[in-house]
Amino acid sequence: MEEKLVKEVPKKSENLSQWYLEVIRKAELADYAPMKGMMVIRPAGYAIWENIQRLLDRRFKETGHVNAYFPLFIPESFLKKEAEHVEGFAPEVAWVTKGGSEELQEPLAVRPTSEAIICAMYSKWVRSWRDLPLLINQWANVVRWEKVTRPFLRTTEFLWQEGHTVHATFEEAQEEVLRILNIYKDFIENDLAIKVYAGRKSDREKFAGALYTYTVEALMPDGKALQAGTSHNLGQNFSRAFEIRFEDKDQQLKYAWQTSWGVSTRLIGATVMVHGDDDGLIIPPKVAPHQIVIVPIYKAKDKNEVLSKGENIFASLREKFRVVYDSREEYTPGWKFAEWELRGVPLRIELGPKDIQKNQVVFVRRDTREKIPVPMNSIMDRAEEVLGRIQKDLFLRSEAFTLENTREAKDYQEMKEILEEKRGFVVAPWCGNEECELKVKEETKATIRLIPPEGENVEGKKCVVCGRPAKHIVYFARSY
RNA sequence: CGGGGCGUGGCUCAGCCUGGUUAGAGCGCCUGCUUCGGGAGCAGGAGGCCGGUGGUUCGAAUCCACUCGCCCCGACCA
Repeated sequence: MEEKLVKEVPKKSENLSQWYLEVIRKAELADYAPMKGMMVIRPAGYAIWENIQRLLDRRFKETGHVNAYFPLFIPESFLKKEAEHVEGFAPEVAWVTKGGSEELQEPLAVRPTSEAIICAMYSKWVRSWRDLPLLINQWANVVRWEKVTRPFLRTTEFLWQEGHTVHATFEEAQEEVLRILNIYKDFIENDLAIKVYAGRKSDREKFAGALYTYTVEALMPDGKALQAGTSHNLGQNFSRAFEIRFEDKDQQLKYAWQTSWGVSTRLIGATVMVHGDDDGLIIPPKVAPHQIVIVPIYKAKDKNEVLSKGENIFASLREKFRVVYDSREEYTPGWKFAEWELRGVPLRIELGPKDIQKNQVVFVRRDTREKIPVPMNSIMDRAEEVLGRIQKDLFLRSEAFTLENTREAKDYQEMKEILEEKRGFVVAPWCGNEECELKVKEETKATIRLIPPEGENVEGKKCVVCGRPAKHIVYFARSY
């Protein structure tokens, strides 16, 4: 009989929402700040973010991007320059109207996203085709005055990266948009071990001011989709609004083509939800703050031998892994097991008198609880191997779940039933009209999450809602 | 932003309806001893402007008003 080892955490399977909030608090990823919708990212949570930053930043740099930092504030008039953009963000912008006791002449928006301020600068920096492409990313915080908030998934202030690029042609911009989309997919699947679908957003769902928005969408355990990252082809919408022009090789003055793209601390929320279990977090090895915890086990007579042996193992492991040696004497082994499981450390190494006798240690996988005896002299190799397997198995589990919950619907009735009873993604043809999209939303609460690249081939297919000829095969789902 | 629920030591909650000694419990925390292969045992101890403000009252955790925050369900969004 599987016993519940973590006290006071609701079962994930029974109440995902309560489980999520409890686990985040008990594992000390975040805590509520005293202001509505705001949270403190605590060291255990921030360490995951640092790993995300490191792994993504490397990919950005490898593809020619550089980092910079733009101001937190955006003058109201700048924000208003691109009509759709301001309309899309206006309801959730926080404003600064006073500096000290002085009323400001022009209110400053606390950036909800930085297109406006960055484009204003780009208009100064771009003159010639030789200045292009301009490939800048920034790691920053943004503020959106959300009505409903939830730690990591939607908070008033959040951390993210936003890339903003400028290109000479539509084609180059489009190439960039898809390159980034692939980086996101690669990172989320390989490092966060979360299966995602990549595709384009419908016009209704696209970014305010974009020509096209591309997205990666992940499926959460309750069958709701989560937008995990977006990459926008801004076309010339912003370059026209902000006068970003360059003189091309043909001596013509042209408006530039732009992209913007981002992922946020929301990814931490997704990682928690996708991988965790009733006993707490399971953090994929590649982003885990601690990949390995060593727990020594001893009675008084064995104490010195076990502790020094553990120290040796720790010393060699730490050269290659993020490892913690929990030699605290004031807690029992059982207590430590439960504690580190709650915190999601993917691999535990147990070392006790029995093991020393056999010249071995015992590996315990966080995800499967499998116990693996490992000879002392092969700890390093086996640790690498087992962590690799955990990383892979977590992804396979996420992938299997996502595929199991991606269903084709024969007709509208079936689609409604799936969305009501099973949730998950429903794949169906769509005529491309917003009325059908809205009807689905009203009747099922599901939206078009994405139009996959292969979804453009629709010969003979009919819209699942209205029966007219389909333009796309699309993925519907309820979402966060 | 609408509807509902909830704020009492670090955590989970009791007490509130029917106002009245020093506001309780379990867990956690501190000290000591014994323990240590799945959240150890015993003994002693510390810790609370009862979310905030104002009101009613001789007297408020308890009644009233306002306010802040959290959770759930809807409308809006990474």
